[in-house]
Amino acid sequence: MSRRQLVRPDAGGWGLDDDDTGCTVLHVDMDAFYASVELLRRPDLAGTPVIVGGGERGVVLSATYEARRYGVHAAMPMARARRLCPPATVLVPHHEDYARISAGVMEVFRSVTPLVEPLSLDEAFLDVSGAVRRLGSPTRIGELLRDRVADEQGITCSVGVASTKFVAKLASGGAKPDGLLVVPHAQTVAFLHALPVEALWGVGDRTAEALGRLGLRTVADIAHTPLTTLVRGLGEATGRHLHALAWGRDARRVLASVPERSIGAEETFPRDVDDPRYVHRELLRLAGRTASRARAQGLAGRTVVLKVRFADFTTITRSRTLRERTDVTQEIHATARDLFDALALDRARLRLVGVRLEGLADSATAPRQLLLGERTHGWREADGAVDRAGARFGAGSVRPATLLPRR
DNA sequence: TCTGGGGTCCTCTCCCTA
DNA sequence: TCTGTAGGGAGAGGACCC
Repeated sequence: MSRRQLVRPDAGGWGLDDDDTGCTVLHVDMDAFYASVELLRRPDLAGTPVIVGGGERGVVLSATYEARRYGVHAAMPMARARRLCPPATVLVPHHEDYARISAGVMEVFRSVTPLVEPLSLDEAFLDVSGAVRRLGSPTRIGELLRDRVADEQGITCSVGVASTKFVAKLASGGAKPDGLLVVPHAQTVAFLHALPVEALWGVGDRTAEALGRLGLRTVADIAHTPLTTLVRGLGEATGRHLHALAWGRDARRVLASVPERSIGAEETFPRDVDDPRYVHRELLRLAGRTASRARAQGLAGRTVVLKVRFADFTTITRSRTLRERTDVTQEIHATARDLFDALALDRARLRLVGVRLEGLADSATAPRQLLLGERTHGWREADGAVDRAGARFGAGSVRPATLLPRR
């Protein structure tokens, strides 16, 4: 596979030959991950515009760089993407492939250092301080990773090398596609101050707007604004957070395991619906997905959150905290259904419903008290049987009768 | 232009309790 | 018993990220 030769001469002069002493945090990001994986199935499309996404109301999941030249980007509505890039081949996503390739990539990372913190399927932070003596400088390790990912998984990635997570992430973005960028520790502040405020982690449209109202356009502007002004304009947490980042201060360490805080499932209907019976069935399906994922991870949650999005895109949530944690489909469904019924919607047109489980803890240690008269063999055992059948015959092989297709 | 799905974190408000 | 207050938990919504 032919690969680009590293680094970015246009990124301000930092690159492979710079001093990477103390730059032991790597951020590795796959290039156009979903699209690249699809090209493994369809090598005939290499070098052409490809958009991965689908559904009548879907958005772009990923696009090749050839499609991006037309202005297509992730999260863009599919209808708009097709208009912008008529020659693009549109492919439906294959999530099981992405999970498989991602697992392979993470294995490569873990063969270099145990300190791997995945952020999603296609990116991770690595702390390579313990591997330097064995494998060479952080930059050399970054190159080694890029070579191995390309050789073993057939896709390219970009690597940022820096002294903090935040700067490493910015660096990998600057190295894209298929490159590596080092930001030497001594150059961190100069690197940051040249960037627009949107580059900071946590600055989206709204925050950028608020910063604009304060007359702040660059990271340097934020750095030189009194902390009290930022806190007044943006709130305590955001103000302090942005001020610290603007000076390159980011004390977060790379953590090999970050506990999950919530698990959920949501679905946009192909068309808006107003039939409560249909919504109840959908809630059962979503509760089942949520509960089975919680059980698969050995987790149970105490708070059930219902999410409802109306046809005009306004979104509300309602939640209830239970007396005990649960991972039982029927309990989650009953709670979500109660919350939905309590809204007393008079056939309002709905676009989406979702179910989420929060307040997660290890289900093995979560206290569970049998209620008076409760059967010892009930829904929990039924869920266990469904999980076993799913593991043997495939997910969804056993499901509630109400979810069977209607004739 | 017409907006997915899975998450995390922050802020504000309300209520309960000490 | 009433009032003021402070703190914590829960609930709701919003912004943001990939």
